[in-house]
Amino acid sequence: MPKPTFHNLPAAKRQRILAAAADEFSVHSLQSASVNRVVKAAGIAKGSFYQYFSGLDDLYRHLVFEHGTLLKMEALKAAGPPPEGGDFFDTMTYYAVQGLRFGLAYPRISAAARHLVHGAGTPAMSELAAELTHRRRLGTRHMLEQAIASGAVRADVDLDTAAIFTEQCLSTTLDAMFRHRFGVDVLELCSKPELADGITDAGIAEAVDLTMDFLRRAIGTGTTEGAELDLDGLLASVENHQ
Amino acid sequence: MPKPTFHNLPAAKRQRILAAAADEFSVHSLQSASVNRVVKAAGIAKGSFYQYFSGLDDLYRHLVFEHGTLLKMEALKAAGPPPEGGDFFDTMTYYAVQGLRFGLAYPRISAAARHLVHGAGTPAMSELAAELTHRRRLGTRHMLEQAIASGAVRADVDLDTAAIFTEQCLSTTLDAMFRHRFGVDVLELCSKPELADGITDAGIAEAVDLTMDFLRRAIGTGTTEGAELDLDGLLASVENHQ
DNA sequence: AGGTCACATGACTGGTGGGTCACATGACCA
DNA sequence: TGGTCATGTGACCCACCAGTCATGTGACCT
Repeated sequence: MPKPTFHNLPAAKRQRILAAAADEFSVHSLQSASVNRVVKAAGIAKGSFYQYFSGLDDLYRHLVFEHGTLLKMEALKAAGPPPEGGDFFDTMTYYAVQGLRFGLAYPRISAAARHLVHGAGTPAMSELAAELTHRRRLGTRHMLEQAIASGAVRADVDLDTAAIFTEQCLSTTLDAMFRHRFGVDVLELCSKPELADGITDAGIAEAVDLTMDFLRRAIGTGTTEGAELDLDGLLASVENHQ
Repeated sequence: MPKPTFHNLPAAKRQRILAAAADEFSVHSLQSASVNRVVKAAGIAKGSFYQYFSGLDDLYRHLVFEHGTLLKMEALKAAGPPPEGGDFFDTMTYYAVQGLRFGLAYPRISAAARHLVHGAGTPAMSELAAELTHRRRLGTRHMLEQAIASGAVRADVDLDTAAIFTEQCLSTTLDAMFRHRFGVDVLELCSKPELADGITDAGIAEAVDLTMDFLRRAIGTGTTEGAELDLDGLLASVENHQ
């Protein structure tokens, strides 16, 4: 974690440093990032850097986990709660849209966070990433259990597989959809923000809906969509597995 | 591409260099890899390295694209053709299993190739990655079109979305399944090959089947699995969209 | 024997990296 | 005024890096 000195800094200077960090980590992984470049971009002396952070991993951790999650929580709060009365898939659709919007609003932080998903770098980072994955998995499982209880998700799914599948839909699959439909990568948005102009809310909603439709069909009971289907099959499978 | 000098080398020496490259690139991205480490591990002089390759990207390209794809094609040939008479999903299941097996057999090359999926490093590499993605997309689309014609895949899917979805199932989703079910990452297999001992063919088949079942439900017609379902719905949707 | 050619070698150059530390600055207090 | 303390600073040290090049080596041909 950053040293107290960093938190005592005037807000403008803190922001300058965070911006420089976002610039650096959106392009470079933890392994190939450079303190020299960061301090140069932030306009501070190298000695100062080490008075704020113990090293680059400290800065990365702060940027992505503390600053980044704070921003994301703010964005979620500003966007309001998930739609009332919606089922599991409506809630997931909501989070997917918010996730993409956040990526558009903060492309560099999103790009920086992406390094974690891939190769984390130091062992400490790997551990952190593993713990995050674990906690998210628990959350997804919990939502799935509720969704099964409410009849939105099939009762005979393998819970862990369904959780993994759901998470993949919300992250990498949606990323790939985004790349394909808009022809732009989050990383490119960092250097060419004008590329975001062609991306409308309607376009985002369409990409998310197409993806979520597949998720719905994969793990859903089909009671809300395609209601002409498998009520009998559903009942049978529920009885078989309980 | 490697210079002719490299191809003239005795096979043992070439293998030593490729092994060193695999070691390096399984742990480091193109940006943080080091020629010095590679030549040290390979037991050659630095000057020699530059007589074989124009630089690290040249070596990476050769390792992953030429050497790696050759190995994979050999492995596929050795495994025999996809099952006769199977539908689209059976074929995909086959390729998924072969992909996981290859990852177990050549973890370092697989780990090295993974850097491409994420951030490719140099612009030239990004371009190459984009072209590979494009070509694979075309292949997946083609298979999907055939699968739609044969009735295995719904006729009303969005073709591109279905292709993206299928590819994701075969790559990142299966990776996540693998990690979860076996508790091991491909990267860990590089340094601790004994971890692969607990991974059986049956385990792999189960992980793949669970994943492919979701894919089948997401984009399939349901004619082979769960035959009690939606024939009427299928006919209706086919008529609606053609 | 002499000559040519492909390949091998590692010292060297110019550059960048991370991290430290002796010193500077300036706010605040006694 | 003098002293203290938090913070700022960049020159400095050592390690590492990429890429080059003058020199070596040995096979093969004439």
